[in-house]
Amino acid sequence: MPFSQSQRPLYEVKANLFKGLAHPFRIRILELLSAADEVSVTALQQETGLEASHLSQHLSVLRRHHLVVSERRASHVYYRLADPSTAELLAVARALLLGILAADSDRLSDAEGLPALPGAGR
Amino acid sequence: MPFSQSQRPLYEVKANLFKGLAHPFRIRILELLSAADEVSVTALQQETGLEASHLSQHLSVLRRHHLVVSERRASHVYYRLADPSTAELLAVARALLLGILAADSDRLSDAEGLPALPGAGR
DNA sequence: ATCCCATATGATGATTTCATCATGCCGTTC
DNA sequence: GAACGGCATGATGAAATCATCATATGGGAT
Repeated sequence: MPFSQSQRPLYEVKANLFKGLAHPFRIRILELLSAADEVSVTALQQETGLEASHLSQHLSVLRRHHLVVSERRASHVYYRLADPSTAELLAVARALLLGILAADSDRLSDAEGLPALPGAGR
Repeated sequence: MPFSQSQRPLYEVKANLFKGLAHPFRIRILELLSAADEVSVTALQQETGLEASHLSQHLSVLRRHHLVVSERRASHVYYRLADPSTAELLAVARALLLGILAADSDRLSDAEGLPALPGAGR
């Protein structure tokens, strides 16, 4: 078990957090949870198109990182963000990313005369 | 080459960003850059204690993710954050982490009667 | 009790990342 | 221009992660 987070250099714990976030499906899941505040596994499965056990594995990773919490109610399991700051983290990441992409496309159009990317907004 | 970031689902690009952050040394480097706004490779090497080529490899990862930019001036290379939002991202991550750790130690002391962690501040 | 649905866990090979070593490149100094 | 220091790149084995499959658990319905 790799998790006695306390009393380790903070930057290790932080890197570990990012490791938990470093997968497209997990980002997708967290974004769905950010938007809805409680989502059943069934709904997540439909939204993501993931096979049940694969989804469950990613949820397990998110649980191990204490990013989400689950509650069982009558044969269904519901997930929610453990901490609202997670949504904020995703938002800041998006902002950073858009900044980086914009700088990139600038550099590209400088170098190769390409037009700026059309729809960066989401 | 894994980087034609534009026109890919945003959550993939985002996961990719977190992947770039998902290593203790890289976090450490970014924190040093957040604090000083420009740091030479030599200084980074001293602060981190990393072997030159290992450090260089991590810097290369950060460059590939467009998180840092480098400039060479007279036989030394200086790095800085490519975007100030990166510092913000790290700050939000820290806040989230402290929240999670606090909740954890609560749960622990609930379960095992341990005292709350003494020095969570940094 | 038995079956079924929803979810979780375990095991396996394929892929990716890490750490180390050796080597290459670019400026500076002599 | 030869030698050196600062930094980067390439290659290799070890370790971690991903995706898929098979299997287990646990609650509700019959």
